[in-house]
Amino acid sequence: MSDIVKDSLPAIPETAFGDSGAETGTADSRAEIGTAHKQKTRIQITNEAKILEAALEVFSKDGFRGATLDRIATAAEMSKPNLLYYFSSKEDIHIALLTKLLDLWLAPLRNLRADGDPREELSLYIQHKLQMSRQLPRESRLFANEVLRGAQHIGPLLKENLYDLVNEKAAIIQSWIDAGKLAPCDPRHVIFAIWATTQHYADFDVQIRSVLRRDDDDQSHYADAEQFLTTLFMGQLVKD
Amino acid sequence: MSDIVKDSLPAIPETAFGDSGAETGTADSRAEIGTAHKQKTRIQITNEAKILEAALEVFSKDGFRGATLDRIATAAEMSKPNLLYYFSSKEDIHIALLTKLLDLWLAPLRNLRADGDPREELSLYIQHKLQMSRQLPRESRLFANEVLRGAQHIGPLLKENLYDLVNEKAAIIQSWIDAGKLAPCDPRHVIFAIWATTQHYADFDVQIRSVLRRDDDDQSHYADAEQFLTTLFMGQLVKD
DNA sequence: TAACATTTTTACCGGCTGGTCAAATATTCA
DNA sequence: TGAATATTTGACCAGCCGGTAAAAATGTTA
Repeated sequence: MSDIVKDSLPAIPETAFGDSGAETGTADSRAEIGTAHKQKTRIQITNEAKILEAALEVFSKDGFRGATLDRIATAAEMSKPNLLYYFSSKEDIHIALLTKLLDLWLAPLRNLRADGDPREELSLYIQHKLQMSRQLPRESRLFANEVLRGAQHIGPLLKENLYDLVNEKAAIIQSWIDAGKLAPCDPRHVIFAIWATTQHYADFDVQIRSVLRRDDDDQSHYADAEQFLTTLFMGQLVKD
Repeated sequence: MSDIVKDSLPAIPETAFGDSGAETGTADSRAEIGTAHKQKTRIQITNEAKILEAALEVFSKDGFRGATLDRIATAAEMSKPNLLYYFSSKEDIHIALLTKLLDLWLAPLRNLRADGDPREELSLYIQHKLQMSRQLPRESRLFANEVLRGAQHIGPLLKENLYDLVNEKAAIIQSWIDAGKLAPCDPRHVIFAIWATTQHYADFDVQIRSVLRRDDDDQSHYADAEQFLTTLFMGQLVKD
């Protein structure tokens, strides 16, 4: 494993919860009702974090429809009605979770710099995304589940935030193409390909482990993946 | 679109059902009980096909847990008990469907020839896989859903059939590496990368359409995808 | 057509699901 | 402390879920 490179990447937080930030979406949690934002209680903060952590665990495993409030409540170590005291519905939890994690999920792409070297920027992006697949597989599967189902809960977010971000960064890649540093192509497909290849290692984990005969806690193939993907995207796979 | 290339690829059947072949799995359908294989009735054949087609539609949209027997029955234009006359349980339908489609799904990889030119063989594989994403997105999402959930119903198939096939084809790629035609790497990651990038266009369809602002029936981006992926895997993306 | 096998339907069931309600308990703060 | 507020709980519900049983209807074949 390339620890040197790993250290050079932005740190990925162990838990994405516990930070501030208001809920969004269709239904506000009880504490958010009213026009004025009331100060959150200590208990509120910790319990909402516990619920979102539990929801991440359950939703990422079973998908939205497969998940049950009972299981989330059990995982959060509280009763179901108590859970519904903090979030008004199952949908509400799911939307809050996705919304809160979307920024974290898109952070690597945000780091793509126009003034950097194309090779270095793309390599860093791949490494960062791969690191997230390894360290945050639940988040990856959460989004995979949601998008597979047609993005019924974050459709608007995709059409606004994601659209803007991708096209902003695609412009950077386009400038590299214009400078003759990349082959002419729709730069958005470059981004798609990096998403696909890196997230694949989290989303299709079981399949990969079946083919590679890797135990559940064995992550040694990530080093191979990083080297291979770098080679692939740097145009050094096929030789003349 | 490259119709020339498309025509050169093996035809993909409109419907994968209606062919012969016994069910496998834990629970046999009613008609399969007993040691001797009874001849299937006309009605049996058509109804089982209708059920599997309906199940593909529903399972690929909602996943296993999100799908309901009522919805499958409605889609198959029959009553729920009638449906359960042909398949003994929801699980039974799901397993029968996955088992029956697995061969179709792996066909492109089976076509990889050792005696072909690496560039040509890989290009063909990418094109064939991409064509399947475009024409059989439901099948793609069916498998994506199943693997995301930990492959609880086709775990054994992955550890046997898929393992064997991938490693057999990986040996071919390895021979190309040994011949100096490809950069040294674990050839199984080459296969993973092709799976990931091509299936991404079916599994993350909504996301892609959000970013590209494509209507539901607009598939024009597949041409771009094919050209880009070919460029990528042929090592012509990044220039010196 | 009569005897038989196959297919379909109607009625039903227990368990789980998301969610409600009111009462009980814990916490905060004047 | 005590009143006000925030939190937790247990009891409950209507609707949906996968699945069953048995009879009715349909098809097959001698």
